[in-house]
Amino acid sequence: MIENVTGRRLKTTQASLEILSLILEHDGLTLAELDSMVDSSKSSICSHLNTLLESRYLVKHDGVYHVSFRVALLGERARHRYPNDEVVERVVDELARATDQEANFTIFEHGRLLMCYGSSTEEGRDANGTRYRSEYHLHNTAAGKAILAELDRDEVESIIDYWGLPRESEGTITNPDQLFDALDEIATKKYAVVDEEFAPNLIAIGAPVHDGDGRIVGGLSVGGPKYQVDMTRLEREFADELLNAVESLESALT
Amino acid sequence: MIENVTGRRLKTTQASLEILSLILEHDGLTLAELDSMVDSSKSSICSHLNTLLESRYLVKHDGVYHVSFRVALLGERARHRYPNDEVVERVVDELARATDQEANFTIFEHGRLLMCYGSSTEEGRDANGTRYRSEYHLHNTAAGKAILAELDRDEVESIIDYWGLPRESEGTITNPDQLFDALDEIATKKYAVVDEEFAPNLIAIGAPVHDGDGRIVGGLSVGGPKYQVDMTRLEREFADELLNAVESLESALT
DNA sequence: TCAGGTGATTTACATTATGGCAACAGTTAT
DNA sequence: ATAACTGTTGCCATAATGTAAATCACCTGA
Repeated sequence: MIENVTGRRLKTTQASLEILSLILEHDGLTLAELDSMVDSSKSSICSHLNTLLESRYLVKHDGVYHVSFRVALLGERARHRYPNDEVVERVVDELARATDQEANFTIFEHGRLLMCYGSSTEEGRDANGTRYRSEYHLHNTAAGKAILAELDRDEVESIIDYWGLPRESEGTITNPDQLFDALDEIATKKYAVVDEEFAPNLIAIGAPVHDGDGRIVGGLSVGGPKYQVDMTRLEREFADELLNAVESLESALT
Repeated sequence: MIENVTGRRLKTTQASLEILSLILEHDGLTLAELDSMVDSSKSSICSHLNTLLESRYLVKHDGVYHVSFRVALLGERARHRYPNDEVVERVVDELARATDQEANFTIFEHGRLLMCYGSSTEEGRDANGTRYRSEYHLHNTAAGKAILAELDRDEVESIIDYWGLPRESEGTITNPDQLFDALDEIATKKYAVVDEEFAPNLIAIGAPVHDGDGRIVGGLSVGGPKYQVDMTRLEREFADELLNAVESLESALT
């Protein structure tokens, strides 16, 4: 769910992290570039850069600041806490094979889904070389809707408050009441479907994945272009495969 | 080399990052645990935690703070800047195969070597399940010494000042003068060897890897236990394999 | 069910640290 | 030499930290 932070927040840390993010997103920035992107003084930016350099989160080459390789290692380490192993890959790949469509497993965090492993994900780029999205909304993805249907209404509301219901495709549900109606219907099943709500021509079916304590860890989903698989087949044939895969995954998560 | 930061450093950011690191290293911490590890007030720690939560660097479950999966994704993204791809794996695996020993490629950063890819690295653990080290000193590793030999003397000195010359095995060079003598010898060759300087019974040969601009990116090394490969064979047979591998890698780094 | 812990956050306010601004020192390209 | 850009320094207004004490959220035994 959304972490409902009520206490004090530290602007210094926020500013440092924003600078770090900008450098990461732009694959390296100079002081001048940062100065034009960040609303704070040059000297202040320098202080942040000095701090991040000294902490080895950044590296500087020829006046350009880059995120360090050490950050990559820290991230790798952070990943150890999450289901990753061969299990996830095996289950997702098997689901993709069984349905002959793309499958993926996402982690549920802060009211969004973060891509953990996709059957065709290779170096985060698809066949066209465009970068895969790594963050998804819940309201317009199959696994996301299935997760929302399991949450308490106030939790859903806080997620809507935080992330909104942005339209990303023709069929995206952008109205809270409509969403709650949809969730009520889903609640009786163990899965949810999307019909061109995420991207045009794309349909998918998804379900939540729980850990040993029953907490929602993430979501598993599978789907493809409408000319390859229609809605009937999606629910008739894919639902079982999906739920089997969920079970395999959950039993592996102790 | 070491980033020689002279300007102002921000304690707020440093404190936030220290808390983040502690949580990462301990795989989750409570406020009480952090309070006992960090020299700052509980209320202040809360402010840091609030900030890191809101920035989605942390996640909280049942009073325990964990590093978020999003951090893992950020790290993955940071890694894209570095040679990773199949090229590194191919070259390292080929070097390991040709010598029948363990090979690895490390990134040179902030005066240390960070593990990028090792031929037998699997999930960061070795056969015994113990976690692999991901950071290495330069003075007691083969690739590290080869890199030091290419640097200017003042750069080497600043690295020694920063990291020292900690003894990690019987043969570790812990005296600066001895190290400089060793580096002078290495300078005439394109590689360096370690003889039980890193770990008992372990010998290895390593060399620097440069990018298209001639900057040192990291190091490639290969070696194994002394009962499998002696020093003579290391320099006679492995040196060529190593230098070939370095060349392959460098030509792939444009 | 209720009083009494226990630990997690938040508050209030004095003490320090940081942010913005502007001047200046160093480097590099023109 | 000039211009352009990077990074540092000094000075106040603003923000963060330390301390102690007040809330809050749970849990537990009577």
